[in-house]
Amino acid sequence: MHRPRKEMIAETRAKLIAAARQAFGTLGYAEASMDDFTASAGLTRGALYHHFGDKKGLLQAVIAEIDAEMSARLKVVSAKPDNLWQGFVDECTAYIEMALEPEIQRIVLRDGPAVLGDPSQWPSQSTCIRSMTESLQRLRDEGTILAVDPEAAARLVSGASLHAAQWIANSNDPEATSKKAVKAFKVLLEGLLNRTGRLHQPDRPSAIQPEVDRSPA
Amino acid sequence: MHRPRKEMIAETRAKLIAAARQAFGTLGYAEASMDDFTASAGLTRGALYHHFGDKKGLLQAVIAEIDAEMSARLKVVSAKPDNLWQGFVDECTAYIEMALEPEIQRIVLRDGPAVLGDPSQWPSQSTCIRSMTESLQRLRDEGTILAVDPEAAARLVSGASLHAAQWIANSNDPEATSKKAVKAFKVLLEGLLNRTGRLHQPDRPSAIQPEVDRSPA
DNA sequence: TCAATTGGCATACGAAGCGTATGTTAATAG
DNA sequence: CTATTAACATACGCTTCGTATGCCAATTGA
Repeated sequence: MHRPRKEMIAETRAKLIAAARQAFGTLGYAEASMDDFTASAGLTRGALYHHFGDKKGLLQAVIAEIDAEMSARLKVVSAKPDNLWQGFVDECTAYIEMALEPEIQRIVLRDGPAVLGDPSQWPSQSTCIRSMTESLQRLRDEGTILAVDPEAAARLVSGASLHAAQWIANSNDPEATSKKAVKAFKVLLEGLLNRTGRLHQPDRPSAIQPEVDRSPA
Repeated sequence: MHRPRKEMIAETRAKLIAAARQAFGTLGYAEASMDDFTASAGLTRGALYHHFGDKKGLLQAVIAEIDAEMSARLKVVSAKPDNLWQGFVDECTAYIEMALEPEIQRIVLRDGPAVLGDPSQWPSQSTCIRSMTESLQRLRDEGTILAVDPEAAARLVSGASLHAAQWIANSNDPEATSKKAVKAFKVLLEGLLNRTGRLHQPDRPSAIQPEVDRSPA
């Protein structure tokens, strides 16, 4: 049999990624010693260099794994409501919530860009951006939002979400900060909405309307 | 006389910051060797550790300098038009343009957060955010925008700007990408506008209206 | 079944780079 | 005029990374 062989190899790969993910997520990329976390997986740097080339290669693998998980979660969330716009809003909210998780924040949002360069150039191509772009494309086809470039809007929205999340995460009062951020975020999102009257869509996206305070300061 | 003495010290500090700024901006923080760039300033690491404690301390000093420059530029831009809203839009545009500069992108936006943590916690407190927050505060007092938290909006907007800039900078066709990004950005910004009718402000912010395509896709 | 070879992984080695501890010199204070 | 402080340079050790090398198990082909 040649199965156990392949399985062992896959297992060491998985163990390395898991150990690195743990170390990167807690200590950060720069402070994580390859000797240390390979040892914690019962291996040495030899295995690491064999499978991933170098430290950056391992970081890529870790990020690819996390990115896939994030994308899967987003897809589930955005598909749940029957209303497309509501699905998009939920997707953004989920994105913010994910960006609040320390592991994602540190590995994907902080160390990743610093070590691997701009995320838009990554092989994983930030699958989340794609997911969001597709959602916006559908909303545009539907006539719910204005004629903006879906990818552009997706990038802007994700950028705003991301910063909101970092702001919240490092706030003294995350609860209060979160409230303020989400409210402002929804107001901003309304800028995308087509306000020329109801079009193709029988039920207009009213989901977020009640939450917005339309009275001036 | 004790003037030359103080001047010499200030000069070495300035030389170190300048050399580090050059090295960090081109090679990046991690790849910049302290031995190398201190030598390029005609000094050694001894001077560096004496004045800045460690490598991170020097990065802080460099970022503080750049941040001050950015803030000054933003203040000038936003104060130019008599229309507050137009001033704000110009400020955002200027922010994007600054974020396109490689030195700012690398030092302040990429390596800075990775090494020093979230910018909202920096001593310089991202002066740019403050500037933008103040602009939004005035717009809210004026009734031009909705009753959102100014700081929250400022952070969201700066986050979106920042990502737009990185997207543009790494694009194959920066010109085309920039057009798409700016258009989507202005649409998003409109979400902030108070659309309940004209209020305190006699001339409504019409500056960006003509640029928006209101027809659905 | 039995070489031969490949590939997974460990060990050993060399090269930087960082931080600290220790000078050395010049300026200020008393 | 001496003593002390402050601005730097020099020297050392420690950690870490990357590569080169070696070993052993597993697969392959006859």
